Amino acid sequence: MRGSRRSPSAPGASRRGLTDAEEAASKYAGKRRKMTQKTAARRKPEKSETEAEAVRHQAGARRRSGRLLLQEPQETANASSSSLADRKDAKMSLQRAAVDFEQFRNPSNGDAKPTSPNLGTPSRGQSVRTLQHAKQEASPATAAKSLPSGVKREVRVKSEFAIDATERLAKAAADEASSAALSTKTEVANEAPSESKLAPLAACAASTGFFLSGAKGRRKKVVGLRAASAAPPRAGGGGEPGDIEDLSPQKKAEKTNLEKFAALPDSPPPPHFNDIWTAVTEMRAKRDAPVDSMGVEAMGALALQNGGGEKEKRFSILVAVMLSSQTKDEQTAACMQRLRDADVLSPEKMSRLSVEELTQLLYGVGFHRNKARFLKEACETILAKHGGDIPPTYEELVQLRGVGPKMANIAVHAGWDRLEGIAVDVHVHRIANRLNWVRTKTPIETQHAVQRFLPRELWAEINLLFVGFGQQICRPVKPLCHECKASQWCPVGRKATRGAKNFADVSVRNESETATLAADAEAE
DNA sequence: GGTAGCGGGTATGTGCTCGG
DNA sequence: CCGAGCACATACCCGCTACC
Repeated sequence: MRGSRRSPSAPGASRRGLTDAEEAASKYAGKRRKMTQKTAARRKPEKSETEAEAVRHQAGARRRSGRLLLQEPQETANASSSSLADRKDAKMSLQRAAVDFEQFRNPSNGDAKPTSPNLGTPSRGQSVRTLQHAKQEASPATAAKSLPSGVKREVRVKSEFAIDATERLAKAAADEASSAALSTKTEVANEAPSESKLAPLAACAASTGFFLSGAKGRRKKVVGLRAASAAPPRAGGGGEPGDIEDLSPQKKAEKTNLEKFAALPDSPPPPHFNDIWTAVTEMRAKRDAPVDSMGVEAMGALALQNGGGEKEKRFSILVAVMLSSQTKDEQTAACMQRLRDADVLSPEKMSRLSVEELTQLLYGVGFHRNKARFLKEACETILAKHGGDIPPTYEELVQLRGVGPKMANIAVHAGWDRLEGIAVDVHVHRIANRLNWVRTKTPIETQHAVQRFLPRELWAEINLLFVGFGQQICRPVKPLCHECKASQWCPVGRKATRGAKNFADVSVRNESETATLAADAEAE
């Protein structure tokens, strides 16, 4: 499905040589593009709430009254070669193939039984599968082979999320400490990764009988939105772990949840991992990047220097991390100084400011208006639910508006000295992909792909290491490959140092380079 | 000087799946 | 058939910088 959007289907391009599935997929992609353009056109003017509601209502009515009306004329003309049913079938086969890709990749596991072992107990990242589906499915290998070549990579990516819930349950059950650890998440966070990752799953399974999942289809109704689903402070003993409503996947929770990655197997480190890590560490030895002196950790340290306690340090860290997105470290540091000068760096004082006052203080950082709103909201939440201290867990931090996965991971580590995951920002995401360590679209995918091979003792280091490296050498545009000590193991660096004229020549990752590197590593 | 692009998160709209 | 909910794409927010 998603792969279809990537199929090389430039408008007007010849369709010759495409398989039926590819053609159907590319037409579907075209339709999506056109419809999103329509959406954009409709979205241009500002709408009042009632107008927006009316649009939604009409949209619903259109859907109910028949989807074929939405087809573009060109598509209708081509209906003989790609009927709606064809597209549906193609899409369904892609989805089924994606779900079973884990078994395709590891055919020895489970003796090539493609059917899900837990029909009726959907897990995160796994589509709801019926007996009918199970019967329909051919072997995973066959399913994958039947895919258009252009979408195979997409299936590979999707498979990273396809997690066998039974396997996770078995692991969780084997780990006796995990469910006890859930109620005091603080205690488990520094222990083995499997434990901290599985604890929420185990508890959820124990209390509900199944994993609440990202499964498609109808599901237990979610009660309330953000406020209703905000997890109670577990460290304080509040709330009931595993309550289905508490864990209900609102949009953001889905985007930020760790569970769908929980049971991904470890993978071997990429070729020359140790060489690259050592080289980057050497290049960062001076610790003279902006992030070193003005990053979030530095803001926390400054709070302590100024006579604050741990609580003040943590609040400074949260504020700094919320301000830091889309903002240079210099600007973040300057803004933090303004907040210090105004003596509002505590939840009590900051919550007493109006949004307008806060907006003025934040002027200079990106999106200062939004951030002012989010900060005020965060302060109120902190005071109301967390006793004036920042939330202690990843799950609770990402409940705060304006706090995403990266920020939550940084805040948990810098503020509470615990590791729940590596913090992947744009630098880590870019560099990991540039080195071909991962092939991912989003930072959260990168986070979990990297965690699969990165030794846990390095989790704390990678963010600061790579952010500084990305600021100084491995820059987004025009990376300084000639100054990089790791360029010999980097596809981009190798090409650049071989005489490419500019970054544009090397910005497209080279498959053969990767293959060469992998072969080199194997030869060793 | 104008413009394109970057960056992280939120909000919204759409087609679609699936259970009741 | 309907509605809940999912996956996905995209607009938007804003300041800054690089490039033409």
